Amino acid sequence: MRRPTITDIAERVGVSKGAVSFALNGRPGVGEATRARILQVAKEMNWRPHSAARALGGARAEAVGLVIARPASALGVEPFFAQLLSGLQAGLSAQAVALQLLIVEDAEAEMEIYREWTSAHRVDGFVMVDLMVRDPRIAVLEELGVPAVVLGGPGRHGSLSSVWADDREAMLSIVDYLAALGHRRIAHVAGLPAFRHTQRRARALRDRAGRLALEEAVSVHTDFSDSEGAAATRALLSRPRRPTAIVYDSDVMALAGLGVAGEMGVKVPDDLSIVAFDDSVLTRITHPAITALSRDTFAFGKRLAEVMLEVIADPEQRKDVKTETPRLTVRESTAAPGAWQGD
Amino acid sequence: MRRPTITDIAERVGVSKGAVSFALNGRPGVGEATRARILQVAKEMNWRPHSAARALGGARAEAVGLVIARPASALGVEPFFAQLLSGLQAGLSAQAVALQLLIVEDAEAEMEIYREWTSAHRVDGFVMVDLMVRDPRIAVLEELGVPAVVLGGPGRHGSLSSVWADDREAMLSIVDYLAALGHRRIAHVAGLPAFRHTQRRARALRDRAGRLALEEAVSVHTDFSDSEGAAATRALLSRPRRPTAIVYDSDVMALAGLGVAGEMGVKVPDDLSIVAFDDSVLTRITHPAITALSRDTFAFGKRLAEVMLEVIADPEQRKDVKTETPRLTVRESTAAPGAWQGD
DNA sequence: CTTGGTTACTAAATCGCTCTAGTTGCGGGA
DNA sequence: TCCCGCAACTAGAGCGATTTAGTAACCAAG
Repeated sequence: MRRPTITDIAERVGVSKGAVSFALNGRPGVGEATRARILQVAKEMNWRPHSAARALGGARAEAVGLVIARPASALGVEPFFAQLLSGLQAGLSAQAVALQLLIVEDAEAEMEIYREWTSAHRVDGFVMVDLMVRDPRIAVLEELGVPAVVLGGPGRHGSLSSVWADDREAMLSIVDYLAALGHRRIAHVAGLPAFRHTQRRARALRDRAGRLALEEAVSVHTDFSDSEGAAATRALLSRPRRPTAIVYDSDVMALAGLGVAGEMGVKVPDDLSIVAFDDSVLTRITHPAITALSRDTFAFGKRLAEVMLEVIADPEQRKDVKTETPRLTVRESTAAPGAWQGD
Repeated sequence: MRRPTITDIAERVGVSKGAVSFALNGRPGVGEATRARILQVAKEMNWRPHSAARALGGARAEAVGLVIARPASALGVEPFFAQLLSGLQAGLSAQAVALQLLIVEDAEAEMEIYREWTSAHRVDGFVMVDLMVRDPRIAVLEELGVPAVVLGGPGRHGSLSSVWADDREAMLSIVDYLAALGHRRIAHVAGLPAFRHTQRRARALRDRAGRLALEEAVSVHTDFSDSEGAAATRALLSRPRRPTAIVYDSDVMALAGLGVAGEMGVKVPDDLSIVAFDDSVLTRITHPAITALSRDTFAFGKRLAEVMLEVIADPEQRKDVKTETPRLTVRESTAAPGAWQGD
């Protein structure tokens, strides 16, 4: 049988569909007795609203869009991403808002989706991740006038709202800590150079290294995969004067690096200190456990969702939320460099 | 300015909306010259279809739903899940179908979403995961008459299509391998007992243990988290006659178990062999690397997507796809039990 | 020159719901 | 008694697309 519509309910109760609509949406215009009868019948007939019909009338879609421009195979291995997704989802659930997720090939396709979903009222807003240097997506979202929250900052996200943690400050705290332990040659296995946060972290390292007059401070770029992380580590450890500490932009790469060190007979933390920029089960679970920046990604995602909902509720406002700066959780993978480094 | 509609295009070109609709959908009813002019103007005006309006008319939603009844915080730590999601997404992208993802509290809420999204034509079909013993969701999906694919089998998924790998066969291969190495006391750190695949694995272990006349073969249930996995391992290793091999239902738990063994001074693989039922970066990356069942979860997700699309295209058919049985990838965490076990 | 068939197009109904602009009935104040 | 105001409800337009029935123009065959 066809799914029941408000017209069916109206007929059955013997009122107009307007009355049914009022009753079902809890707004004035019907008497208490009638309202009760309508609700009763709606329940009996197993009626559910047709969101497309509502959307046509200009109502909320009760969904937010998340479009990610990465090869789909890269999504799965990132605990950070998975955690973020969970948090986001959890925050949205509070208001029964769904998450419309789509993975596309490149930024071009991503922007096309922004246009399509906006004109179709398919979502009420967008969450934008992987903020890039001179990001063209910003202008598109601004032009569409759709609520949007950017993950990343500070600044460089135009008139859009954003939620971010202080990457620079975090990197500085790592470098300071390592320098205090006595490290003078620090390497940084970074992510894609096009990403703004990658840039910011590399810059922070360089800046502080200069101030502290460190002997060496290089950033090596990778695609965030465990294999490139391993390769980069192998290259770094093969240098004649190898670094005594390596900072990894993700937990997966840190783990891969730890593996390579073991393979090459480099002892952690005696010969090499390892720090991960992301914390997750992975860093806690291994031996030696990896010193990492803890940043409660789940809570971060949740905060992102909250800001998204606020911006949807009042599109005029523009939020710029700085979340707690991640703090270093020291575990077993860091120590003062061995004596042999001295010469 | 308001987003352009086909009416705007019709006015500008000087034809009726009907003609515009025909032209934009590439169907007969307009001449070539007119069609070209309409397409040209639509492009100029930056027109995009309004999917809600189409949905009202009964068209496809170009989206499939995935509703997961787990606390959102549990989603992020499962490489299996993340990988599956990636594969699913990749498969759907082929036909530009989006994935509508929602995490809910329990199966009750999940079924309510099935009803809502179906009557709202919000999705063209559902992917159902975490098949349970006497699963009530099957009946709901059948009753709604909506295309659906169940992850899990064989059997017990009513008239719905399904995609599955042979869990039983896989577990048997693990037990056989361990028994061949000489293990006589094997433990199984399993997932939630309500899940059908957990049951099937535990049963397979018991069956084979009986056939091989093993001394011990227990299954301990957990919630899949690393902490419960660690706790279960601790308990097992504290027994007077502890198991010489432990099979974990997930890679995260295997990793946690490896950590506990280290903590307790139990050497892997000398004193204890460890096998993970899921493979991922985690098992490859650690030292010792963990012997695991490799099952290309990404490809599995992709296959799931393909079947979903086929069932949507022709709702009459019912598919029951068995994917390749996962094969054991032997790494460093398994070996013959030490001599001391003999007595 | 009519008839039949085809092509190119228009007008309007339709999908399910919301919301505005009435309409009706009733009680109370002048 | 008359009218006003209010609550309860109805009628119907509108959202953006699809789709069907209908029409006008044209050509070819009889």
